[in-house]
Amino acid sequence: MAQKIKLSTIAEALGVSTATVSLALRDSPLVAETTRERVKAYAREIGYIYNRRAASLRTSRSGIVGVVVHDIMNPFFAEILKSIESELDRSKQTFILSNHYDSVEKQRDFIETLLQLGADGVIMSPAIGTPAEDIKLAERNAMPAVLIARSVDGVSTPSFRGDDSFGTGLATDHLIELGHKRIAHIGGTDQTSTGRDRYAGYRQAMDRAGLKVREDWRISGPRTKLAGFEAAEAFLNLPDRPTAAVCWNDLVAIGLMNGLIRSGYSIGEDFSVTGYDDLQEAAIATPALTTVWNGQREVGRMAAKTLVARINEHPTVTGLQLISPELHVRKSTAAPKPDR
Amino acid sequence: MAQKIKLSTIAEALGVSTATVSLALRDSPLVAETTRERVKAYAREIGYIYNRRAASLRTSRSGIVGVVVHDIMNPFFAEILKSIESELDRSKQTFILSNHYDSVEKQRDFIETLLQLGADGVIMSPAIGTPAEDIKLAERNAMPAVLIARSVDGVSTPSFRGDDSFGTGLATDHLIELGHKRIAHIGGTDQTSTGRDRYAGYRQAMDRAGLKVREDWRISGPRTKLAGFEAAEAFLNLPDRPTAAVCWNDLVAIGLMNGLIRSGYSIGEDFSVTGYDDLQEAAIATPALTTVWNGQREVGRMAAKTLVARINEHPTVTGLQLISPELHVRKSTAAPKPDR
DNA sequence: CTGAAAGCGCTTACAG
DNA sequence: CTGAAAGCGCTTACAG
Repeated sequence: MAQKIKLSTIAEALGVSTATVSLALRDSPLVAETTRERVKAYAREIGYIYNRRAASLRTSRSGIVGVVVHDIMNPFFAEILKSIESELDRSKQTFILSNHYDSVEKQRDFIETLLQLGADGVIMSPAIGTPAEDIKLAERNAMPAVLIARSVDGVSTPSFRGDDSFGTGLATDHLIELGHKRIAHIGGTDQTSTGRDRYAGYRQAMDRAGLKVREDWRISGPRTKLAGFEAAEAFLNLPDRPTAAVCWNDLVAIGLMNGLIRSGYSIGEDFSVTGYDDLQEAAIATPALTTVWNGQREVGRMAAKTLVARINEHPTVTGLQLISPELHVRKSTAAPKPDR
Repeated sequence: MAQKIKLSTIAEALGVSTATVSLALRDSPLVAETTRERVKAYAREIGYIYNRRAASLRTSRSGIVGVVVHDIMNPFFAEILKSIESELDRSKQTFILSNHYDSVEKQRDFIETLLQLGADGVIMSPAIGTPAEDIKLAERNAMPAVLIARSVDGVSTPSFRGDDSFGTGLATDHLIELGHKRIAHIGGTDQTSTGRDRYAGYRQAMDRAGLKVREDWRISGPRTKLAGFEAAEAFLNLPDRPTAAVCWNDLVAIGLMNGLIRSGYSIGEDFSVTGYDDLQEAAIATPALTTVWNGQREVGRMAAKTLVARINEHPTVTGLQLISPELHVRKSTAAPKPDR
């Protein structure tokens, strides 16, 4: 490696000051156009690389935004990330991604790392059990936060997510209208706000229709395709076997459908299944999945926009912002068999 | 926000020098244990945050590693990333992720960003058409690189991937042994080394068995579930309709199976389908997918280990390192119908 | 075992 | 329109 090239290398070669070089490279109108072009051309020629650490030490702006989610392998988050990415690209922010796998510990480490790197802000889907204090830690150190998909009690941080209880109600109502009376609820737990909201939406819809909500028709836990697949057996062994299942998300629904098909059942005919999120995959599953669109695109876009606004100290909304979900009816739901 | 807390804040409060504080915080044995403890306790108490930008400016080590892949939403990369993540965690490196979506331009921007941030190294699955020069740019600026999944001609950078032509041969041989004679090849292009290798493995296996390789039995392109789903129609319209399909990867295979099932066919019975990668999903697909294990875990682990070694200037392997794939037979393949 | 001082590579008032 | 100088917050020889 040759000698390190820095601002002063250019300054000396061109017989100007580093201040001029610095301004020229950033297209400052304070520098004469000819000088500016000369500097930029020479910088390009010798392969100058801007040292952001040095600049950021000086300006205390890093151009880095952190994003923490449960698991980027989850297509639900992946779809949100994509829209965050395209929004942040626009404002030239680099983003650092991390999974917390629902470990508050791991999440705190990441926040600490972002603080050390001088990140300008953070978008997070908080881990189960995140204390308000952890969010405040970021904000207190001049790193504004925005929450997605889940909320945290005790903070007024802007927070974007779908209206889960309403959405699950939509799916449940749909099954009830088709004539189902015994409807199970599969996946999720009471440990997250989302889990509580979705189950509440299901309960309320059942109540409204005067149908019995049975605790033993709830199979808690599954949130992945594999877990949904494995839940098929438990579902088939449920007392007074239900004719339909409201699933926590599309992954669980697709896994469950695969498991039921393996056991020789036909979805739509023998059982009806609904998902949640409307992932790209829902439409091409076999059978095509009836599900609730959860506005991933919107959530990502609005979260990123809001964070950028907060970073630039523009006023923004605060607190919970609900996106209204929509039911997308496909082939995985139908009227129950008449003989039951 | 209160006054910014820095090393000197602690030094003044405790009546020691910043040098001592700096050493104490990093557990240097040069500092007396009592002093060390006193410093650390006080730093914790007042909520001191280590400024990595300042440290890194001084030491020219950032603790950042970049990872660029085509698309993290692709479960194949997601599985590799997971193993990179757990390996990097061990050496306390923060990693920054970026998708290049096969844009050489976007990839170059990211390398430039990493250079500006003073990243210690980069792991990349190079975009289609990546010139050797782009890899050299990183290395010339003291940022060692390691390649995964794809290679780039003209560089000796360590490069980890599965033996694609051998693996595709395995899948093709399996179909031939089952008695298939008309076998299509679906997905991928000649623009990547992987694409060329996989198609070559298929060709060679067909040749060895004395079977005809027909260009019109190759459906190029699809690499996603959706594309595989859409390719079902093209497959069904192939001249002298094949009885089996060797697919580019599991996503294409699963999509294709869904498409064929939608058209009323039964996989295993009417057509045999093989995948590639052995994603977690392959085992729970319906029917369970016969596929080729591609060692994602291994690739990620070895790539990360090698990069860390290079960063620490330890000697490492160079050039292409092939991981040997294995055939996993499941339910999506069977003997062709006797009447054909 | 501890301290004083220089320097990493930028940007930002300030002066001219 | 341009330059000289200070300073962002660390770490690292060097001296004691």
